Amino acid sequence: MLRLLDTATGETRPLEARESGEIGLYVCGPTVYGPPHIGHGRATLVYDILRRYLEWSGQVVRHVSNVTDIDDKIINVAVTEKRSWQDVAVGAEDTWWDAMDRMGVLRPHVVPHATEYIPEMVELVARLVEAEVAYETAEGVYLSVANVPGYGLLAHQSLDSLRAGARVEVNEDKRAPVDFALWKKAKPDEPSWPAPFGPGRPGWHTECVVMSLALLGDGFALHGGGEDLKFPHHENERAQAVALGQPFARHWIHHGMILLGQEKMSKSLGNIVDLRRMLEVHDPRAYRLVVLQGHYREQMKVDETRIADASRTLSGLDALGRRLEEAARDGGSAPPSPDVLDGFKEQMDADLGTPRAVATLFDAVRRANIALDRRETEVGVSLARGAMVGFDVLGLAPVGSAEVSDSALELARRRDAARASGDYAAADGLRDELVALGYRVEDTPSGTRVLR
RNA sequence: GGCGGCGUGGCCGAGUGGUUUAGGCAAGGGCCUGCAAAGCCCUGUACCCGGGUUCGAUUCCCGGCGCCGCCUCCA
Repeated sequence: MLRLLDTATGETRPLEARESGEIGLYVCGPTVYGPPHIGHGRATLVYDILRRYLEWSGQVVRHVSNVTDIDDKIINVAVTEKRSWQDVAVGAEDTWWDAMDRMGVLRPHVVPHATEYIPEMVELVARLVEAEVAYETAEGVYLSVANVPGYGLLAHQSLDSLRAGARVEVNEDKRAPVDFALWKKAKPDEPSWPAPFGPGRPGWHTECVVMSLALLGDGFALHGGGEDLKFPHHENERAQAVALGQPFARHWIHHGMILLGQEKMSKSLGNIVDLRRMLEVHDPRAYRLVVLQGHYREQMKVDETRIADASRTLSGLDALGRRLEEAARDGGSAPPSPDVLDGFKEQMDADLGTPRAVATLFDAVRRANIALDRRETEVGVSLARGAMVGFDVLGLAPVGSAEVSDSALELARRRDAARASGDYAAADGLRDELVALGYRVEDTPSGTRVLR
């Protein structure tokens, strides 16, 4: 049973399915106005890993992750680039899924778009106004945070200390600086939807509360997102549900930010590493491994070296994959080692302890290689299979080598013949030719192995 | 100012009151190999500083120093 640290209470406790047996997981998705960066990559990988593990553990997961397709930032890009806001959103979303596919991230079961839920959002805002926790002004509708019991739960701060630290621009329109917009009335030429309080668009915090409750129902299991969304975004989502008396997420998790050098990577600092570029340069699994090697709640330093190191690690894993195939061909039939799987589960269940889980798996890799070196085939196969099951759950299944051309296979055959006849000069020449063609050459009991 | 986190061996990064004590990468030495590759083995006296608690602290407490994040859009 997976136990997770709940950032609302600070307790580590089991993630519980509801009566239906289903675990509702809501993760804040992208605002589609530009290409994704490696921080988005980490975020989606963390929840992808969580979901894969839950499903492998036999849980039924309903993974919902939204796309914010109407927002000030989208409008700004549209204006600057003289495109329609729809065009900006659709284009950026395509780019997003393309990158996610390349990372092997499973699509969420449901991907709601903000623009598909405007009537529901209008209704929620209207209910908040009716309940007198929200008020209308010339510019929009705001939630009066002071009227929400327990505001500050996620921030772990009292309302007073939040007030003291507020650095939001002074807005004469609002009653209090901490109040936030539920509905933004449209200015001329801005996209808008009709509402009783005047045409406009929803505030960001309203989107997520409406869509999560609409798709997962009151009291859904888990809400996740980046550390930077804890406050105010998640706090404000929660505030709306609380103000309406609706049970919201029962468990919250937040993942740590990416550090480049010594500081957080963020758009406002301009130190962005484009995810697509990174995926072009490295094995897409390498970044997933980097993410797994750090704990999800910790900040994580990322640089080229780390990703390249991870690529090397993976080539060792792939090598074991090849040995396993061969051993299986030679009759190795042992099932995955239960010890390895138990160790893996134990680590994963402890607040998604992927660094230790991965360590357990690599230890099994080493032991599998030892056993195979010693020709203890069944032991080796069992350990190797155990490791592979774990890596597969984490989305790191070994990849087969790329196509090897017929001419390369011919060179390999000639090399084997040369070696058999003791003509090592010829054999080494043939190996050099293969290397020059971009292949790697390994000797195995069954002859030359050629791979890309 | 408020809140939270971090400081571990060449690098990254887990973890723990003591004993065998991650894991990955890199380096040096070795085994294997016709030579390589792949694989395996060994090596490097790791826990920011100062106090305290303790039979014993890297791990707990207190105080420093340094760094990061949130309190504004942000994964």
